[in-house]
Amino acid sequence: MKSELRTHLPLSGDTAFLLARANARSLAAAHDALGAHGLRVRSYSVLALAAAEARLSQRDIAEYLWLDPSQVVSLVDDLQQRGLVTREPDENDRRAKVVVATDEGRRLHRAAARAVREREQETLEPLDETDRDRLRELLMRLAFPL
Amino acid sequence: MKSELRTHLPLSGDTAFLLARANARSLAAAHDALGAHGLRVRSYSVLALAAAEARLSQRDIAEYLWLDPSQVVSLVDDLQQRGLVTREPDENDRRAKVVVATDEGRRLHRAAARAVREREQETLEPLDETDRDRLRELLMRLAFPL
DNA sequence: TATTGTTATACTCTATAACTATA
DNA sequence: TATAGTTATAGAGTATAACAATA
Repeated sequence: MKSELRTHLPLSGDTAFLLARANARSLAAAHDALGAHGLRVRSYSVLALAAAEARLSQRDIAEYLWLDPSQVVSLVDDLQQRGLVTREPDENDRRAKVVVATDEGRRLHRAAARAVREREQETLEPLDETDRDRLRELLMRLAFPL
Repeated sequence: MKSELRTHLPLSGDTAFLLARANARSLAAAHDALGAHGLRVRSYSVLALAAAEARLSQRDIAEYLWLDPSQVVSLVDDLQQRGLVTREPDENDRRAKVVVATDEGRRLHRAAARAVREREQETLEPLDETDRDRLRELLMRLAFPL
Protein backbone atom coordinates (compact mmCIF):
# COMPACT_ATOMS: atom_id res chain seq x y z
CA MET A 1 0.00 0.00 0.00
CA LYS A 2 1.13 3.57 -0.69
CA SER A 3 3.03 5.06 2.22
CA GLU A 4 0.87 8.21 2.30
CA LEU A 5 -2.12 5.96 2.88
CA ARG A 6 -0.49 4.17 5.81
CA THR A 7 -0.01 7.44 7.62
CA HIS A 8 -3.42 8.96 6.90
CA LEU A 9 -6.08 6.38 6.10
CA PRO A 10 -9.13 7.80 4.29
CA LEU A 11 -12.52 6.57 5.49
CA SER A 12 -10.97 5.20 8.66
CA GLY A 13 -13.20 7.51 10.68
CA ASP A 14 -16.22 5.60 9.42
CA THR A 15 -16.76 2.56 11.60
CA ALA A 16 -18.88 1.27 8.74
CA PHE A 17 -15.84 1.19 6.47
CA LEU A 18 -13.67 -0.61 9.01
CA LEU A 19 -16.44 -3.13 9.60
CA ALA A 20 -16.82 -3.68 5.87
CA ARG A 21 -13.13 -4.18 5.28
CA ALA A 22 -12.65 -6.48 8.28
CA ASN A 23 -15.71 -8.41 7.16
CA ALA A 24 -14.36 -8.74 3.62
CA ARG A 25 -11.18 -10.38 4.92
CA SER A 26 -13.17 -12.62 7.24
CA LEU A 27 -15.65 -13.63 4.52
CA ALA A 28 -12.89 -14.49 2.09
CA ALA A 29 -11.26 -16.75 4.68
CA ALA A 30 -14.55 -18.47 5.52
CA HIS A 31 -15.41 -18.94 1.87
CA ASP A 32 -12.00 -20.44 1.31
CA ALA A 33 -12.32 -22.84 4.24
CA LEU A 34 -15.83 -23.95 3.20
CA GLY A 35 -14.98 -24.66 -0.44
CA ALA A 36 -13.40 -28.00 0.44
CA HIS A 37 -16.70 -29.04 2.07
CA GLY A 38 -18.87 -28.05 -0.87
CA LEU A 39 -20.45 -25.18 1.02
CA ARG A 40 -20.62 -21.42 0.68
CA VAL A 41 -20.99 -18.97 3.52
CA ARG A 42 -24.75 -18.75 3.12
CA SER A 43 -25.43 -22.48 2.75
CA TYR A 44 -23.13 -23.12 5.72
CA SER A 45 -25.09 -20.64 7.81
CA VAL A 46 -28.41 -22.24 6.95
CA LEU A 47 -27.00 -25.70 7.67
CA ALA A 48 -25.71 -24.47 11.04
CA LEU A 49 -29.17 -23.23 12.00
CA ALA A 50 -30.74 -26.49 10.82
CA ALA A 51 -28.27 -28.34 13.04
CA ALA A 52 -29.19 -26.22 16.06
CA GLU A 53 -31.70 -27.39 18.66
CA ALA A 54 -34.20 -24.61 18.19
CA ARG A 55 -36.21 -26.19 15.31
CA LEU A 56 -36.34 -23.01 13.23
CA SER A 57 -38.75 -22.28 10.40
CA GLN A 58 -37.57 -20.81 7.13
CA ARG A 59 -38.93 -17.49 8.32
CA ASP A 60 -36.85 -17.71 11.52
CA ILE A 61 -33.77 -18.51 9.47
CA ALA A 62 -34.36 -15.58 7.13
CA GLU A 63 -34.65 -13.20 10.06
CA TYR A 64 -31.61 -14.55 11.87
CA LEU A 65 -29.36 -14.44 8.81
CA TRP A 66 -30.74 -11.16 7.42
CA LEU A 67 -31.87 -12.89 4.24
CA ASP A 68 -35.07 -12.51 2.28
CA PRO A 69 -37.44 -15.48 2.84
CA SER A 70 -37.35 -16.16 -0.89
CA GLN A 71 -33.58 -16.63 -0.74
CA VAL A 72 -33.96 -19.17 2.04
CA VAL A 73 -36.22 -21.22 -0.23
CA SER A 74 -33.48 -21.91 -2.75
CA LEU A 75 -30.79 -22.39 -0.13
CA VAL A 76 -32.92 -25.02 1.62
CA ASP A 77 -33.83 -26.56 -1.76
CA ASP A 78 -30.16 -27.08 -2.47
CA LEU A 79 -29.31 -28.51 0.95
CA GLN A 80 -32.35 -30.78 0.82
CA GLN A 81 -31.43 -32.15 -2.60
CA ARG A 82 -28.02 -33.04 -1.20
CA GLY A 83 -29.62 -34.90 1.71
CA LEU A 84 -28.25 -32.50 4.32
CA VAL A 85 -31.55 -31.12 5.66
CA THR A 86 -35.25 -31.98 5.59
CA ARG A 87 -38.36 -29.81 5.70
CA GLU A 88 -40.66 -30.95 8.52
CA PRO A 89 -44.20 -29.69 9.09
CA ASP A 90 -44.63 -27.42 12.10
CA GLU A 91 -47.24 -29.00 14.37
CA ASN A 92 -48.52 -25.66 15.59
CA ASP A 93 -48.65 -23.83 12.26
CA ARG A 94 -49.35 -25.74 9.09
CA ARG A 95 -48.03 -22.87 6.96
CA ALA A 96 -44.55 -23.12 8.43
CA LYS A 97 -41.81 -25.64 7.65
CA VAL A 98 -39.13 -26.50 10.15
CA VAL A 99 -35.69 -27.04 8.63
CA VAL A 100 -33.81 -29.88 10.33
CA ALA A 101 -30.35 -31.25 9.57
CA THR A 102 -30.04 -34.95 8.74
CA ASP A 103 -27.32 -37.05 10.37
CA GLU A 104 -25.18 -36.47 7.32
CA GLY A 105 -25.94 -32.75 7.53
CA ARG A 106 -24.81 -32.71 11.15
CA ARG A 107 -21.58 -34.48 10.30
CA LEU A 108 -20.85 -32.05 7.49
CA HIS A 109 -21.69 -29.11 9.71
CA ARG A 110 -19.28 -30.25 12.41
CA ALA A 111 -16.46 -30.68 9.92
CA ALA A 112 -17.17 -27.37 8.21
CA ALA A 113 -17.44 -25.52 11.52
CA ARG A 114 -14.05 -26.86 12.55
CA ALA A 115 -12.56 -25.69 9.25
CA VAL A 116 -14.08 -22.23 9.63
CA ARG A 117 -12.80 -21.85 13.20
CA GLU A 118 -9.30 -22.95 12.24
CA ARG A 119 -9.12 -20.62 9.25
CA GLU A 120 -10.54 -17.82 11.37
CA GLN A 121 -7.41 -17.88 13.51
CA GLU A 122 -5.48 -16.37 10.61
CA THR A 123 -7.86 -13.46 10.24
CA LEU A 124 -7.76 -12.86 13.99
CA GLU A 125 -4.00 -13.20 14.15
CA PRO A 126 -3.46 -9.44 14.81
CA LEU A 127 -5.42 -9.79 18.08
CA ASP A 128 -4.46 -11.67 21.25
CA GLU A 129 -7.01 -13.77 23.17
CA THR A 130 -8.18 -10.91 25.36
CA ASP A 131 -8.76 -8.64 22.38
CA ARG A 132 -10.61 -11.40 20.52
CA ASP A 133 -12.99 -11.84 23.43
CA ARG A 134 -13.46 -8.08 23.66
CA LEU A 135 -14.17 -7.86 19.93
CA ARG A 136 -16.69 -10.71 20.04
CA GLU A 137 -18.46 -9.06 22.94
CA LEU A 138 -18.68 -5.69 21.17
CA LEU A 139 -19.81 -7.23 17.89
CA MET A 140 -22.42 -9.29 19.70
CA ARG A 141 -24.00 -6.11 21.03
CA LEU A 142 -24.01 -4.56 17.56
CA ALA A 143 -25.27 -7.71 15.85
CA PHE A 144 -28.04 -8.37 18.39
CA PRO A 145 -29.10 -5.03 19.85
CA LEU A 146 -31.67 -4.70 22.65
CA MET B 1 -36.86 -13.41 17.69
CA LYS B 2 -37.63 -16.83 19.22
CA SER B 3 -36.84 -16.93 22.91
CA GLU B 4 -34.77 -20.14 22.60
CA LEU B 5 -32.52 -18.26 20.18
CA ARG B 6 -32.00 -15.38 22.58
CA THR B 7 -30.65 -17.75 25.23
CA HIS B 8 -28.45 -19.87 22.98
CA LEU B 9 -27.44 -18.11 19.76
CA PRO B 10 -26.26 -20.45 17.00
CA LEU B 11 -23.14 -19.37 15.10
CA SER B 12 -22.33 -16.80 17.77
CA GLY B 13 -19.02 -18.58 18.38
CA ASP B 14 -17.93 -17.64 14.87
CA THR B 15 -16.51 -14.14 14.92
CA ALA B 16 -17.06 -14.20 11.16
CA PHE B 17 -20.81 -14.48 11.68
CA LEU B 18 -20.94 -11.66 14.21
CA LEU B 19 -18.87 -9.48 11.89
CA ALA B 20 -21.16 -10.28 8.98
CA ARG B 21 -24.31 -9.51 10.92
CA ALA B 22 -22.98 -6.29 12.43
CA ASN B 23 -21.76 -5.29 8.97
CA ALA B 24 -25.17 -6.01 7.44
CA ARG B 25 -26.81 -3.59 9.88
CA SER B 26 -24.14 -1.00 9.31
CA LEU B 27 -24.29 -1.32 5.51
CA ALA B 28 -28.06 -0.97 5.48
CA ALA B 29 -27.81 2.23 7.52
CA ALA B 30 -25.08 3.67 5.27
CA HIS B 31 -26.98 2.75 2.13
CA ASP B 32 -30.04 4.42 3.54
CA ALA B 33 -28.16 7.60 4.45
CA LEU B 34 -26.48 7.81 1.04
CA GLY B 35 -29.62 7.36 -1.03
CA ALA B 36 -30.66 10.98 -0.51
CA HIS B 37 -27.30 12.05 -2.01
CA GLY B 38 -27.57 9.82 -5.07
CA LEU B 39 -24.75 7.59 -3.92
CA ARG B 40 -24.33 3.94 -3.01
CA VAL B 41 -21.82 2.58 -0.54
CA ARG B 42 -19.31 1.74 -3.25
CA SER B 43 -19.57 4.97 -5.21
CA TYR B 44 -19.36 6.91 -1.93
CA SER B 45 -16.18 5.03 -1.03
CA VAL B 46 -14.56 5.77 -4.38
CA LEU B 47 -15.58 9.42 -4.11
CA ALA B 48 -14.10 9.59 -0.61
CA LEU B 49 -10.76 8.29 -1.90
CA ALA B 50 -10.86 10.72 -4.82
CA ALA B 51 -11.41 13.53 -2.33
CA ALA B 52 -8.42 12.44 -0.25
CA GLU B 53 -5.02 14.08 -0.62
CA ALA B 54 -3.13 10.98 -1.69
CA ARG B 55 -3.80 11.20 -5.45
CA LEU B 56 -4.68 7.52 -5.84
CA SER B 57 -4.73 5.57 -9.07
CA GLN B 58 -7.60 3.26 -9.93
CA ARG B 59 -5.35 0.38 -8.93
CA ASP B 60 -4.74 1.94 -5.50
CA ILE B 61 -8.46 2.41 -5.06
CA ALA B 62 -9.20 -1.18 -5.99
CA GLU B 63 -6.70 -2.46 -3.46
CA TYR B 64 -7.88 -0.17 -0.68
CA LEU B 65 -11.55 -1.00 -1.14
CA TRP B 66 -11.02 -4.71 -1.87
CA LEU B 67 -12.61 -4.31 -5.30
CA ASP B 68 -11.54 -5.76 -8.62
CA PRO B 69 -9.86 -3.14 -10.86
CA SER B 70 -12.55 -3.74 -13.48
CA GLN B 71 -15.24 -2.74 -10.99
CA VAL B 72 -13.43 0.52 -10.29
CA VAL B 73 -13.61 1.35 -14.00
CA SER B 74 -17.38 1.50 -14.04
CA LEU B 75 -17.62 3.19 -10.67
CA VAL B 76 -15.28 5.95 -11.84
CA ASP B 77 -17.09 6.12 -15.19
CA ASP B 78 -20.31 6.86 -13.36
CA LEU B 79 -18.81 9.47 -11.02
CA GLN B 80 -17.02 11.12 -13.93
CA GLN B 81 -20.17 11.36 -16.04
CA ARG B 82 -21.81 13.12 -13.10
CA GLY B 83 -18.96 15.61 -12.90
CA LEU B 84 -17.85 14.45 -9.46
CA VAL B 85 -14.38 13.17 -10.33
CA THR B 86 -11.87 13.44 -13.16
CA ARG B 87 -9.23 11.04 -14.44
CA GLU B 88 -5.82 12.75 -14.52
CA PRO B 89 -2.70 11.27 -16.11
CA ASP B 90 -0.03 10.10 -13.66
CA GLU B 91 3.16 12.00 -14.49
CA ASN B 92 5.38 9.12 -13.43
CA ASP B 93 3.48 6.28 -15.11
CA ARG B 94 1.57 6.92 -18.29
CA ARG B 95 -0.41 3.68 -17.81
CA ALA B 96 -1.96 4.88 -14.58
CA LYS B 97 -4.82 7.34 -14.08
CA VAL B 98 -5.20 9.35 -10.92
CA VAL B 99 -8.80 9.82 -9.78
CA VAL B 100 -9.41 13.28 -8.37
CA ALA B 101 -12.64 14.77 -7.00
CA THR B 102 -13.93 17.98 -8.58
CA ASP B 103 -15.10 20.86 -6.39
CA GLU B 104 -18.63 19.58 -6.77
CA GLY B 105 -17.42 16.09 -5.89
CA ARG B 106 -15.80 17.44 -2.73
CA ARG B 107 -18.97 19.23 -1.72
CA LEU B 108 -21.07 16.10 -2.25
CA HIS B 109 -18.55 14.01 -0.37
CA ARG B 110 -18.64 16.32 2.64
CA ALA B 111 -22.43 16.27 2.76
CA ALA B 112 -22.60 12.52 2.27
CA ALA B 113 -19.91 11.86 4.89
CA ARG B 114 -21.88 13.92 7.38
CA ALA B 115 -25.03 11.93 6.63
CA VAL B 116 -23.18 8.62 7.03
CA ARG B 117 -21.67 9.67 10.36
CA GLU B 118 -25.02 10.84 11.69
CA ARG B 119 -26.82 7.69 10.63
CA GLU B 120 -23.99 5.60 12.04
CA GLN B 121 -24.83 6.80 15.53
CA GLU B 122 -27.99 4.70 15.42
CA THR B 123 -26.11 1.53 14.57
CA LEU B 124 -23.58 2.25 17.31
CA GLU B 125 -26.25 3.13 19.81
CA PRO B 126 -25.68 -0.05 21.89
CA LEU B 127 -22.11 1.12 22.63
CA ASP B 128 -20.93 4.06 24.72
CA GLU B 129 -18.08 6.31 23.56
CA THR B 130 -15.34 4.23 25.17
CA ASP B 131 -16.63 1.03 23.59
CA ARG B 132 -16.92 2.72 20.19
CA ASP B 133 -13.28 3.78 20.35
CA ARG B 134 -12.26 0.30 21.46
CA LEU B 135 -14.23 -1.27 18.60
CA ARG B 136 -12.72 1.08 16.02
CA GLU B 137 -9.24 0.28 17.28
CA LEU B 138 -9.82 -3.49 17.13
CA LEU B 139 -11.41 -3.31 13.69
CA MET B 140 -8.57 -1.15 12.43
CA ARG B 141 -6.09 -3.87 13.32
CA LEU B 142 -8.21 -6.50 11.55
CA ALA B 143 -8.88 -4.31 8.51
CA PHE B 144 -5.25 -3.22 8.10
CA PRO B 145 -3.04 -5.99 9.49
CA LEU B 146 0.76 -5.71 9.67
C1' DT C 1 -56.60 -9.31 7.08
C1' DA C 2 -51.97 -10.92 7.97
C1' DT C 3 -48.34 -14.38 7.55
C1' DT C 4 -45.49 -18.57 5.47
C1' DG C 5 -43.57 -20.38 1.80
C1' DT C 6 -43.09 -20.02 -3.05
C1' DT C 7 -42.23 -18.31 -7.87
C1' DA C 8 -40.70 -14.86 -10.94
C1' DT C 9 -38.07 -10.93 -12.39
C1' DA C 10 -34.79 -7.35 -12.50
C1' DC C 11 -30.89 -5.41 -10.70
C1' DT C 12 -26.36 -5.25 -8.23
C1' DC C 13 -22.23 -7.38 -7.01
C1' DT C 14 -18.40 -10.68 -7.76
C1' DA C 15 -15.02 -13.41 -10.27
C1' DT C 16 -12.51 -14.41 -14.38
C1' DA C 17 -10.35 -14.01 -18.62
C1' DA C 18 -8.68 -11.50 -22.42
C1' DC C 19 -7.03 -7.31 -24.71
C1' DT C 20 -4.09 -2.55 -25.22
C1' DA C 21 -0.77 0.47 -23.84
C1' DT C 22 2.77 1.15 -21.30
C1' DA C 23 6.71 -0.29 -17.95
C1' DT D 1 7.69 -10.20 -18.90
C1' DA D 2 4.78 -7.67 -15.85
C1' DT D 3 1.40 -4.02 -14.72
C1' DA D 4 -2.70 -0.34 -15.34
C1' DG D 5 -6.77 0.20 -17.32
C1' DT D 6 -10.48 -1.66 -20.04
C1' DT D 7 -14.08 -4.79 -21.99
C1' DA D 8 -16.97 -8.75 -21.80
C1' DT D 9 -19.39 -12.39 -19.61
C1' DA D 10 -21.22 -15.59 -16.34
C1' DG D 11 -22.51 -16.52 -11.77
C1' DA D 12 -23.82 -15.16 -7.08
C1' DG D 13 -26.25 -12.09 -4.18
C1' DT D 14 -30.18 -8.63 -3.37
C1' DA D 15 -34.73 -6.44 -3.71
C1' DT D 16 -39.52 -6.52 -4.99
C1' DA D 17 -43.91 -8.01 -6.16
C1' DA D 18 -47.38 -11.40 -6.58
C1' DC D 19 -49.76 -15.78 -5.39
C1' DA D 20 -51.72 -20.10 -2.68
C1' DA D 21 -52.38 -22.08 1.72
C1' DT D 22 -53.16 -21.16 6.32
C1' DA D 23 -53.67 -18.23 10.51
